Order: sequence, then C-alpha cells, then structure tokens
Amino acid sequence: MASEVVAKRRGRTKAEQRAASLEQILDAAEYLFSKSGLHGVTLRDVAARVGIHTTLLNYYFKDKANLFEAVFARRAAVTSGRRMRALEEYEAKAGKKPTVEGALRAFLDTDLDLYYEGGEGWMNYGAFSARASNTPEGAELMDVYFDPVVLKLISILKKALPGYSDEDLFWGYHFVTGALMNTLARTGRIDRLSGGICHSDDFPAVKKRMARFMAAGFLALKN
Amino acid sequence: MASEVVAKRRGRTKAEQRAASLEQILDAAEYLFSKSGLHGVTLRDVAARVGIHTTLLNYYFKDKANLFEAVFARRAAVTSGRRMRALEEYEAKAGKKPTVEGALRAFLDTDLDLYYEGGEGWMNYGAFSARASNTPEGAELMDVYFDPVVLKLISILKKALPGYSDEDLFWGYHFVTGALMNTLARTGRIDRLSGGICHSDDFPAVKKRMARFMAAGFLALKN
DNA sequence: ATTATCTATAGATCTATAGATAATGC
DNA sequence: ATTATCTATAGATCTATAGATAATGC
Repeated sequence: MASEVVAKRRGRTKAEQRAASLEQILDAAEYLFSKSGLHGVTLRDVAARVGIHTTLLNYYFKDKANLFEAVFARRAAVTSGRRMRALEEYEAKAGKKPTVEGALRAFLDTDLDLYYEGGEGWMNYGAFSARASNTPEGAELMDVYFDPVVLKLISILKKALPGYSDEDLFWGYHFVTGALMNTLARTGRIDRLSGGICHSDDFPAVKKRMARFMAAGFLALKN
Repeated sequence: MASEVVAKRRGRTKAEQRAASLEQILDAAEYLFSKSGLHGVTLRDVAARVGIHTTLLNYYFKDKANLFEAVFARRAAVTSGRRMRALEEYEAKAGKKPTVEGALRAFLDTDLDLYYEGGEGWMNYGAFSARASNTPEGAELMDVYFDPVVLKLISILKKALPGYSDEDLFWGYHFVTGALMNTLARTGRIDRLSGGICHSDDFPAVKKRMARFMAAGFLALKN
C-alpha cells in the first residue's frame, strides 16, 4: 500500500510531489477532524490514513494546530469568495429593492450547492467546519475567514428590512447560521429522529426550504 | 486548597460525602468538556479542578466515556421532563387549536429559562450539550434522552399545521434545533460579529425572538 | 544541491489497575 | 466492616526534533 503510493509519486517534479502530498494530507486530516475534532485525532491517525510517516506532517505543517488551521483555510476562501460574489451580483440585480429571501438564497443556496456538488471532500469540509464552529479555536477562525461575507449579507438585509434594529438582524443571522451548521454537520440525528423520512445528506431538501423558512422568520421580527 | 476540600468533607456521612464528591466531579467535568470536548479534556484536568486524585474518577465513574455520559445524563432528564410537561400543559390548554408559536414557546422558552435562571452550572451544561450534539457520541446520547420530547413537539405541530408533510415538520425542527444549539454553545461569535451589539449570554434576547421567528418559518413552508 | 521522505528517539502525557490508608458505620 | 481517598505504577500513546536516506534539479 504505502509502496504503491510511493511508486505513484515517482516521475513527478518535486513541486508536483509536494502539492500532491499536501492535498492528500489535508484531505485525510479534514476527514478525521470532521469525525473526531482537533483533540480526537492524532498525527499518527492522519499519517496512517495517507500512508506516510507521521513526521512528514511536522515537515509540511510544523504542528497539529497549524495543520488544523490549514484544513480550515483551504476551502474557506473558496466558499467565502463564492458567496461574496453571489451576494454582490444579487445586490446589483435587485437594485434598491432587495428581498430577504433573495439575499438569503444568494448566501445559503450558493453554499449548499457548493457542498453538495463538490463531492466528498466538500461534504467532509462542511462537517469539519460545522464541528469547528462550536469550539473556541474554530469560532475564532470563523471570525477571520467569514466575517466579511456575513457582514455583506447583513448589509443587504438591512436594505430589505428598513427600520429593523441591528440587534434583530444579528440575532436573525444567528438563527440562520445555527441551522446551516446543523445541516453541514450531518450527524444523522434527523434521520433517526424522523424514522428515515429525512436524510442528513439531503442538501437539496434543505435548500428547498431553508431560505424561505428563514426569510419568513426575519419578517416576523418586525417592531 | 485540597486540604480545605478534605476538611469540609469531614463530619459528614458517607452518603453525603459520596453525593458531594459526585456533584463536584460532574460540575468540573461539565465545565471542562464544554470548553474542550471529550477528547480535549484529560481525567487529570478534571481531578485537578476538583482537588482530588485522578484515580477517584475511575473509582466513581469507571472510565472517561462513562463520566462523559454521566455529565450528559445528569441534567438531560431535568430539561427533558420540564419541556415535556410544558408541552403537555400547552396541549391541554390549547385543545384542538394549538398554534405553532405556542408549541414552540413551550419547547424553547421553557428551556431558555431553565438555562438562564439555573446559574452557571446550567449555562455550562448548555454549552456542553450543544458541543456534544455536533459529535457522533453526543448525537447518539441526544437520541436516547431527547427523542420523546421532540416527537411530542412535532405531534403538536402536526395538529397546528394540518396538511403539512412529516418531511416539512422534521426539517423545520432541524432548523429550530440548530438555532437553539448555536445559542446554547455561546461561542462569543455573535458578540464579535455584531461589534458588541449582541451578547452570547443574552438568552432573554433570544427568547424574545426565537419562537416567533421559527413559527413564521414553519408557516412559510406551506404547500 | 535541494528537498521529499523515513528512522530513531526523547520527553511528556494519559488511562486504568492494584493495593494501601484513613475515614465512617453498626 | 465498609467505603472514600490516595500512592505507586504498568503500559500505551503522542508530539516533535535530530539526523539519515533517497529521490529530483541544474
């Protein structure tokens, strides 16, 4: 097994080798962290999953905390950028009359599509980041990588809901992100609770309902 | 410090000593698990916080997984029972015409009050269980302890929303519980994001908005 | 020459068990 | 007598560093 991996590596440039190793390590770490969290995963676990030596992780990523942040960062810029563009496009298109649901669709549907269509890696990242969002380390990374998009969303919601207090808008967002994180986490609880009627992996089912549900929630906060 | 603790223990019956030690251990473990999760806490950490020897944890709780479950279970029955009673009372009071918001208030406000008025221990438990809910171990404990209350809630929502599919009701609940867990977690993210306008600890602010917000969301899922 | 990868290992934990000690119980 | 608590310790990890080996690079 490990020898096959090594064999595959032969005949590539060092830059290619490096890039390939980095990706493989990040994929493995992402998967394991998503299941067991920062402290529930050992560098050994990650190395074993990739089929390399533990110390190579230290070579590429210095230490465990650094690896964790690298996993977080790799896809954070992608989702963040994509949603930012979707929000800007929506804002331009909607002109002076954006709707709450329109803004939320740009924010939520864009992201749900990304995870769902992005394959296993993106689904793992969803679970990883949802789990991280509930921890002190993760919450701070959220601030760094996601504040700009969220503030953009809120600025559009502000236009859609004139007269609303910032407090109402932020609490509304707090509800939205909680629901989104619960979706990305895919714990399987909804499957068991519903006796198999709903499935954690069914992001299309969430997409169909979420923006509408949340938009109505915002509208109900009036006065 | 430890000697003070021991001194305090003197002059009590064994049953009292045992009970007091169990509570102290559970409190310390609850606090630490809420901050760092199952794998981020060592038995040493817990013992050090209580001022006892590590091995006493094994004496009382067998092993770490068992301690974790004991922390989960201690207050789970309380919150679960309280909410079940609130739902039953509401159901009796509302007769054949329950409302979505009424049912959600029985479910959500009852719980938010419990945490907020229950003091530090309950707030810690909230963060503990929110964090646990995002993990495989925790999600299964959720099933065991909370399925009955949740199914009760959904049965009332079914009466309030005739014609709704089970799928809609379960996904709606999925959004509600995500928002609730995000509240209980108190990561401080909303504080930083809002520039100090909102506070993670401000459960009254959540209580004021949540049931109304979520009820409107459910109503918007029609057809 | 440079860099990707592995070997060997130090030092620090961590969990859980066995057995001793010191209280309370009757 | 029973049980709460502590001491001592085995055995298993785990992280990170130092230094060796084996590729690619020019």
